Amino acid sequence: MAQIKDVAHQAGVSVASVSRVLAGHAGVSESIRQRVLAAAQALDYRPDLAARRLRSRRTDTIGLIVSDVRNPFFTEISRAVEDVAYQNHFRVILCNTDENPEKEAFYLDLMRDENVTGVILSPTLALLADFRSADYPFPVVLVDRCDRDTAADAVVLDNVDAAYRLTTHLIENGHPRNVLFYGAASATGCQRREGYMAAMAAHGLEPQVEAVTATVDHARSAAHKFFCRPPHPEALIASNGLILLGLLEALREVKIKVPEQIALTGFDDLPWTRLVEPGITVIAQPTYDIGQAAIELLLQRIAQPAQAVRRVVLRGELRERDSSKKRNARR
Amino acid sequence: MAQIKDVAHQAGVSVASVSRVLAGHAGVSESIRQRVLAAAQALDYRPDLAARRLRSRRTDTIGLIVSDVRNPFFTEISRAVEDVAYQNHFRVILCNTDENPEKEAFYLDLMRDENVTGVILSPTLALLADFRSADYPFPVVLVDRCDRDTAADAVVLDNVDAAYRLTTHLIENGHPRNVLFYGAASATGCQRREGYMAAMAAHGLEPQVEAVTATVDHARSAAHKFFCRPPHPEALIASNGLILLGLLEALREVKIKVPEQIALTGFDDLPWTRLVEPGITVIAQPTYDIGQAAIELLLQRIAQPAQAVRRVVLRGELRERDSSKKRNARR
DNA sequence: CTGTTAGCGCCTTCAC
DNA sequence: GTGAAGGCGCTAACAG
Repeated sequence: MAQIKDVAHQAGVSVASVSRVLAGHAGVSESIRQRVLAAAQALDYRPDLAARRLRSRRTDTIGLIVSDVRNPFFTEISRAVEDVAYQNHFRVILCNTDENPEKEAFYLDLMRDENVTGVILSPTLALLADFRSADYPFPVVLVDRCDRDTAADAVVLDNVDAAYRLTTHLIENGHPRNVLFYGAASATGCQRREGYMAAMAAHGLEPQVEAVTATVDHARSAAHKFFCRPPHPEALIASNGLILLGLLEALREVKIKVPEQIALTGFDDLPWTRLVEPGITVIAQPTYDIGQAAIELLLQRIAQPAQAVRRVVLRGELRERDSSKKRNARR
Repeated sequence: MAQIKDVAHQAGVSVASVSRVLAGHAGVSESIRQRVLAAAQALDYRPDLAARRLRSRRTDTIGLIVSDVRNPFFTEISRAVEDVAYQNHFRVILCNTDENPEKEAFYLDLMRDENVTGVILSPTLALLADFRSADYPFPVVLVDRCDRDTAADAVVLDNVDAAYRLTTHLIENGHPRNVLFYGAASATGCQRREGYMAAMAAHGLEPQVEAVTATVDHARSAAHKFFCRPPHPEALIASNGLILLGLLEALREVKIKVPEQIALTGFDDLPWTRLVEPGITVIAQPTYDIGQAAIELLLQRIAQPAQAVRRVVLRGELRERDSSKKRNARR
């Protein structure tokens, strides 16, 4: 493995000049520049990143901490972050917390040990409660989850509003007695609950919510139990794609028909939501955009550490399908 | 940020002793060990990984190179690899090639620059053609894709056999005129094609295959075109989950009914395959297991660089559902 | 504009 | 059993 002094020797210059040329610093004569480039190429020189990182005190590494990449929402975020990061010569370290604050703390410690340049984080509810970027030795951009008053860069959906619109859509389509199944362990779930409550209140309706763990299995079994004690509501809302899937599976198990007996709606426009019969009405999140916005925000913050805290709010889009078809009031 | 000399000073010992204690080396007096541990704790000392990596020449980092994490198959692999890697104090760098040999080469170069401890790779067809682990400065474990004669550790499904079983299932259920849509850009797709051909030949039937790019969009439009020129076959097989989804979307577009007019089957037991009506018959891959086996194989190889090349073959499981329901010969 | 040199923080011989 | 000292390969002052 050739190293910098070999290149210097081959080009007949000092290591400093090699370093300068390779770092793209201005103020090097064209003649030296050419000789260094030629020598580096001839020797197939690759700078030792460990040495560079030790000396320069920068790692060009970004941490991405989410609950679970297997959640399609985070899968897409992850892909977007990686695309943009690599384009900018950064590496990405991906970590899954499973909504477990201990794992989260472990990975945040790891980020410190790695001396990462920045972190994109989807925090647990516990961590978000009194989260401040300033508590960390690296810039942090929150993604998907953020409170109104959180002092940190963030990229989120307009959760309250989107849930309000989705709930209103149900009400206007003749489903006033509806129930929200929401992921109580995340800020996002809570905000969607808020939007739901507001929409119900605006129409003078009685809200009903079921807090669940945001996994397919838990949502399914919670819904299964729920349907064992009638009366059944006229419509369901799921606060994310995993819960939505769990609800649908439960409805199939107990043989309640959508949309004849119950309407079904939720968040996340996953492929299957338009393949099942009937298609499911959802709020589509611009997931790739969210991830892209997050990494871009982080790169800006890295370049300008002192810039004002920013929040990017993206709008969810209501996609009406047959699972919430209009209906006259029953009973 | 406290460093090793601070700990040494605080403990009243030399940096060498601190290093020894923290590395868990034997032959340090209990008294020093205690003082060092106390000092490290008191100062919240974290070893600088960049310095350690430069000095030790090991990065404890693993590269994971796949075509696209958004393919649920690779999402799950990724999660498995990360779980096991972190448990063993390794980091993971994830890269997406999009089946593009140039990106693949770029990321493999990056792995070299990063001086990774090992790589888990799902190679493009082009790279696999004459792939040899020995050509790389780090151990490589192939995942999902591998030829019969490839000289490299690998973890794969029993592709030929699984396709054979799936095809036979169709034939025995009264669907002799079936067509395979396969991802021609991957070894996996080609091997599943092989199993398909073998099963058709064994029954004296005429095979028919359509090579597609393994994305939902391309599979959909290819299938759409396909259905514009009758006669239609009695059954379809998709060589992976993305293609399967594309086929189903196309069938919906042209209003061909499953299973009445055509049977539909494929690989990958994704959540939606049992939610659509009818449920889709598939070969389920033990995806998490595949990822887990790959990282474990890599860790073994790292520990024992000279051990014999290993191949782990996992069995796909046929899950029969209504999309391939038994039928009497038509016409 | 170019070269010399002093570390970045740690591990690991080597003496004691 | 313990400490002193020399690098790992590179970058960034500082001279010239």
